[in-house]
Amino acid sequence: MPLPSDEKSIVHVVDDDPSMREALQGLFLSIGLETRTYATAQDFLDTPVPDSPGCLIIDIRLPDMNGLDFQAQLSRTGVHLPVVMMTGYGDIPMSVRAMKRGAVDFLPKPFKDQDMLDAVFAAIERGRQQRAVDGDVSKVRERFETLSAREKQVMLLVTEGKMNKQVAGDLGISEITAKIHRGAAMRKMGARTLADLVRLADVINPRRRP
Amino acid sequence: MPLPSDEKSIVHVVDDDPSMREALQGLFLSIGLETRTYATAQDFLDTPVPDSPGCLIIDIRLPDMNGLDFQAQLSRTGVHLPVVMMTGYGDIPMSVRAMKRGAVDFLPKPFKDQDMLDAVFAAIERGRQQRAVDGDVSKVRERFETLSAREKQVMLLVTEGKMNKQVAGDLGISEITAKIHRGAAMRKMGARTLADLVRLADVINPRRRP
DNA sequence: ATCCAACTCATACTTTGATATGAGCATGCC
DNA sequence: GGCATGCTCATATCAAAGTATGAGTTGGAT
Repeated sequence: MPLPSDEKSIVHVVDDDPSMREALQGLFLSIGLETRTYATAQDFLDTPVPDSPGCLIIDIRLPDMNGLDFQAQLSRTGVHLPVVMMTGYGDIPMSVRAMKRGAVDFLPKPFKDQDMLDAVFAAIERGRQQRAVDGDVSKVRERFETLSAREKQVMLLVTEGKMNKQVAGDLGISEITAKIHRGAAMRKMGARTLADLVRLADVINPRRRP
Repeated sequence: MPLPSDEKSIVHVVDDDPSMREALQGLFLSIGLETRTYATAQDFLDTPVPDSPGCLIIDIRLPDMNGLDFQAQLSRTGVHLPVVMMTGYGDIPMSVRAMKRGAVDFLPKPFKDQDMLDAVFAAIERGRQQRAVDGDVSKVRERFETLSAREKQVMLLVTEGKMNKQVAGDLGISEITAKIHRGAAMRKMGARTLADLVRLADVINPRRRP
């Protein structure tokens, strides 16, 4: 497992205009941000994206695909990079649609370098936080997967607030066995106390409303 | 305490153009939505807003205040109605700024009636859900406030995962006393089990990260 | 002065939790 | 066959939780 901490952020630029690609690449490189450019949406989708932090700069108008559709497709494809949209001919409804779909920013061309940099910084920061959360959730899930089927059942019932006796009754096993599974679940989940286990369970099984 | 369930939603329209106010009022009334209109931001701020669900339609350009500043001021004033922005002369950066600040939608004038209705429905729905969450949180907080100072301390320590013995040590009291406060906290919070209490505590004291 | 709520503690008892030790049985893998 | 894993259960022990009863102190409000 690679160290996720001090990874370099990568800025991905998707624009069919070569001069814009070069300009942005120069801008980002000037502040030490690794940059990769793509001429089309398909170009980006065909290129394996390393699982590293960063963001995605998309021109709304692409040769092969609408920028908004592209944005929508990314989530489905499993790419969760924060998106900064830019366009030379967009209108307000288009920008609103992009923002509704979660874009970090929407810049009309031409834009000031500083505006783009601000947008990229905001995007990278948003991604960084999202990655931190996702990472925590993943770790908990991984641990949960190391539990046996019974241990999972017992853990979920216990964190519902049921006593060992009730858990045993629900599962049709003896209280002693339930205790053993409970102990194993605590150990495997790294939960020192029941309160910890409850919070871990809520990461896996989020409660809708209190 | 009033019943919060089936309250009527109220649409608040802030626009200095009388014909627009009338048109929108007519549109909303035609589908049975109670509507109130205001000519200026100050007019709205001076009028007591009942704590009922609904939304706020704001023209960006108001005589006394910029719509964006108005939007920003609302949160500070304690008004948390979802906002739909509209404008006759806005540009993309303005719409993006509004969306970043949490606007539900941003409609350029002229707009189709149906677009406005869609926006209002979305806004009301968002507000409804937010109100539900806020209501739940408030209820928990209210209950928590019925606890005595000691009971609060004990509850927080217990939900950190500490045993009664540790709680007693931390607070410099006997374990028996800690148990009494613990029991009182459980009863007053309506927590049947420790798992319940942990989740209630997390509503009051949200954990940053697992 | 009186009253009340909060806080404190003790004793006693019951229930539950946590853990260790030992063991039987089924499944699947090498 | 041998072996590991998971699931099951019993007995036993100790720690902790939960509850009930009774009682003393303090500080603030009436």
